Amino acid sequence: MTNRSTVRTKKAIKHAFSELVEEKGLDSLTVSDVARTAGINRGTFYLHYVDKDDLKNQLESEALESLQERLFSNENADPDDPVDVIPYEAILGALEYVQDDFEFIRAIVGPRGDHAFLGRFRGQLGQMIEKQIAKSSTLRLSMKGFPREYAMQVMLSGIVAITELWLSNGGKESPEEIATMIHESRKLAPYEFLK
Amino acid sequence: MTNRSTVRTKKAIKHAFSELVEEKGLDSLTVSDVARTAGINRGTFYLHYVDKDDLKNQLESEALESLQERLFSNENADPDDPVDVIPYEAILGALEYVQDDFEFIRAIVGPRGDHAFLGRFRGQLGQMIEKQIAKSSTLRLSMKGFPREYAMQVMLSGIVAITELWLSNGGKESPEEIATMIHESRKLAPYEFLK
DNA sequence: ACCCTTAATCAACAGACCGTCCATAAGAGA
DNA sequence: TCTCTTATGGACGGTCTGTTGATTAAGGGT
Repeated sequence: MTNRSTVRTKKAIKHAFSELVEEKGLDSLTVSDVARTAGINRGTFYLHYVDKDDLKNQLESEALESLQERLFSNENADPDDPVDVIPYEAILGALEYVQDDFEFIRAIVGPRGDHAFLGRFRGQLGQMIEKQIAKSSTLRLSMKGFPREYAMQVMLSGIVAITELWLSNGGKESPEEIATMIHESRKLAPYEFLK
Repeated sequence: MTNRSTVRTKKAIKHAFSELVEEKGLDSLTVSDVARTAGINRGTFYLHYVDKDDLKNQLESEALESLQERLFSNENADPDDPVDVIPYEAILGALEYVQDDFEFIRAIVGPRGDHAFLGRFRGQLGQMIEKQIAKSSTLRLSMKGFPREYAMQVMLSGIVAITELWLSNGGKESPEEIATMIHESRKLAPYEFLK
């Protein structure tokens, strides 16, 4: 239903949930807490969600779908340019969505949130990279003594680390600044940060 | 107490806890579960721990202390060699401890474990790197357009990513192999994994 | 082998939250 | 205005919690 009161109630639940994840952690919060904080009856919660886990899953799925959309919209990326394996356009789009849904995403990604969420996002990012590599006739994930799996994780981890820090710092920088940092970081070996 | 039965009971609790974290996740497991699985009376649990959170914290602290010890024992590292900012010796020592305490660490780091644990470990690793940089007269974390904070996180993330994957793959490789991979990864920019 | 300390067991307690139900009130839409 | 949907409020039995008190079992010291 896109009923007015339904929308209002669901928004209140999402807002309360985000607050509570930040405040007392996903583990500790209860359905009673959510209802109390959202200012709704506990029974009303159960009209919309099966339980706490269902709420978490629905909210996460919505966010991941939106992120997926943006990550995979990178039409004008050059298939054979290694730099475009992680298209600026796609990263920026995703970061802009993060900014729009900041309260929830910060909470769920944060230290008291759900570890699995970032794991699933990492998976999406990996798929995008795989897709870009597949599009190219010349590029592939080379080994350099690294099992393919490990190489991929190392590639992903830097991107996710930057995004996580951005979130925990409160999103001070603009999505453009972060996208640029991610872009630049791809060209630097860890030791090059030392001089 | 180092009483025989105390030691036996605590071991049973830790083992049961690790199993249950792996199986149903840290969120969902209860003290009743732990007691049942460990084959002890629920009351006995409360003779040793305040509650589930206390158990988690005690086990995590023990592990982090042991890791800290090994990370900070790197006497023969060259202060002015950038490569020794992350001394092979220290990394290997830490990985060997992980192998010893594998069941627990895999569970707590895993997708249904405690996100905060890795966060704290990341902090320790960061401190070690800061300490090594401080020892040197010539080295420092340079910017290259990166805020210091972001540079540090990118440095850390690759190391942690490799360790996480090692854990989730069941620790097939030896600590030496992983330590070598971490060592080598420091010299490669993400795009160099593509050819 | 003995006693005595310490740990583990068992049963019972009130309190919190759970998931469900039903009767009632409020409100949105035609 | 009338109707259909959503929200409310209260009550149910059930599970888990943290604590207590009485009892049994095991360990260590001499």
